[in-house]
Amino acid sequence: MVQYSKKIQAVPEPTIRRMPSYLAFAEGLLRKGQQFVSSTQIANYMNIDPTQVTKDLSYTTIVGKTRVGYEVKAIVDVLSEFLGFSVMDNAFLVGAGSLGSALLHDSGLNHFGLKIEAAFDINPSTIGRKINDVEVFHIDQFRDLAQELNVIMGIITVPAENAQTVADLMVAWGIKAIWNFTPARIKVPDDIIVQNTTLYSNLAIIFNKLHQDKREE
Amino acid sequence: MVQYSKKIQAVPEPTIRRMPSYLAFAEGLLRKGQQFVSSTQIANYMNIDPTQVTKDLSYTTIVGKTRVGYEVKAIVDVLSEFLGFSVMDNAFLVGAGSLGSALLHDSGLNHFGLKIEAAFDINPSTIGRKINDVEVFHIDQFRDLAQELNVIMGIITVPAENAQTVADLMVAWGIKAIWNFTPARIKVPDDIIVQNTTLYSNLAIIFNKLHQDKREE
DNA sequence: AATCAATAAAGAAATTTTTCTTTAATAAAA
DNA sequence: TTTTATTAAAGAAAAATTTCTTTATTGATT
Ligand SMILES: NC(=O)c1ccc[n+]([C@@H]2O[C@H](COP(=O)([O-])OP(=O)(O)OC[C@H]3O[C@@H](n4cnc5c(N)ncnc54)[C@H](O)[C@@H]3O)[C@@H](O)[C@H]2O)c1
Ligand SMILES: NC(=O)c1ccc[n+]([C@@H]2O[C@H](COP(=O)([O-])OP(=O)(O)OC[C@H]3O[C@@H](n4cnc5c(N)ncnc54)[C@H](O)[C@@H]3O)[C@@H](O)[C@H]2O)c1
Repeated sequence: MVQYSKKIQAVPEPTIRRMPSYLAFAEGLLRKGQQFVSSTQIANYMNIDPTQVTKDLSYTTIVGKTRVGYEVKAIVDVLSEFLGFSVMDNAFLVGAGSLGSALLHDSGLNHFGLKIEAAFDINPSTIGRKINDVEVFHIDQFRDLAQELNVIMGIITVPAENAQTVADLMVAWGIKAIWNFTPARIKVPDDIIVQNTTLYSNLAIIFNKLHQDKREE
Repeated sequence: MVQYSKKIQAVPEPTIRRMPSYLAFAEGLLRKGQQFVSSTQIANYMNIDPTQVTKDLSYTTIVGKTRVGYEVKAIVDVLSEFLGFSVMDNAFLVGAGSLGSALLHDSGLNHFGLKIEAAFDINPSTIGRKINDVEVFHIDQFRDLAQELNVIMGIITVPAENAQTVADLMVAWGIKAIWNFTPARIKVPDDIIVQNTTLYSNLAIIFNKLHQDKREE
């Protein structure tokens, strides 16, 4: 099959997954006043191979100094830029329940470039409330607001059975990416980016390792 | 290097990550009364290749019927057993803040075999409260309770800077696995299982795809 | 009854990701 | 000043994972 779309310097997904941790580690070192950090140190913190760190960083413009390591400040600056954390993107959150509220409270999202502009729900008792300064609107107001604000991402934290309905709404209102926290898989047009974040995968991995250990005894 | 520890029929981690979604899908079909499901259907739902589904399921005892597919009931039964979701494991949660409370409210954990027996905090205003029927104790009471109840997993949802302290406690009290929701990486003995669940990795992936799209235009 | 089409299963091939190896640089120690 | 040890970087090799190919089965269609 002929591939027409030029794949521009694709960075491996595992690499991108690790990068936010490198960044967080470097930010900590910066606060402590450390000027340089070696791949060995980072690898030790992450519990991975040092060459993995070097490879990962080689996808960016960061260059290290032999026998010294990488400049901490450079890692922080380049990585936040590289990961898109240094420009603020706007999002809407639909489903201001337990998980939705937790996300609204999480300052980490703000720190890493995501601003939740507004939340939506259908439950009259939540509508009108403010959660960590973010107002909760009725879902029907979604459209009007999306036009005013430059919102590119929709966060879904409704019960799984309503995920598709909400996704359809989001697509209709012109959102470019959807962050789906429900275990349900949603169907959207090809040009919409979907990121599923399912806790239960992690649970499965823990159980698997636990039981494997048991079997080895 | 000589490898002494026998690796028994290691199931690929990506496979285990996908399995909870297969299970959830099958559970939905079961509720709707559907008796058989093909790899094509599952793959379509998951947005992956059908042979991937077949491969994944081949790690279990499930066998499909040509031209028919897999028995939905069998997928549900075998997969929940295989993933360790059908026996209840006990956990403690430390840090009953925004995220901690959300997890305490999440019935999905219960459904997939994890029972949070108790929560711990240091904030006097949360201690003594009950969140979704789970009592919040002072962290100092951790030890006494761990002995009484058969708790194998510790869930960390405190601020990142306190993650290591909490992890050390958990190890001291004999916990076997730690589910770490903070961005900090913790250091524990080799025989302790650690699962890091960091939201910001997912955020990085979304941003990367968004910006890649922008560059391709 | 014969043909067709959809599917599971197994293995091969391709791709992706990680780990290993080599080289060169350079700070620290002798 | 010379040696040693540590490190980044680049490329090769290995390992893991996904996708492709082939085969056999069997329900549905003709
Ligand atoms: N709570 C957790 O820690 C947790 C963890 C992992 C995954 N999840 C998943 O996140 C999702 C939400 O979980 P939760 O615990 O926050 O549930 P929840 O019931 O606390 O919150 C869901 C919210 O969505 C609102 N809602 C329902 N339908 C809606 C619609 N059509 N439009 C707008 N709002 C709507 C409800 O009014 C409610 O406020 C679930 O799919 C769950 O599996 C939750
Ligand atoms: N809120 C979210 O949606 C979210 C999302 C992703 C990751 N996280 C991470 O989860 C962690 C917790 O976030 P949060 O938003 O729930 O914070 P939070 O401040 O709401 O809750 C933290 C809780 O931990 C308690 N605590 C602090 N030190 C403690 C200690 N030593 N022992 C016991 N309890 C202690 C606090 O009293 C508080 O109740 C953070 O690392 C955060 O980055 C949160």
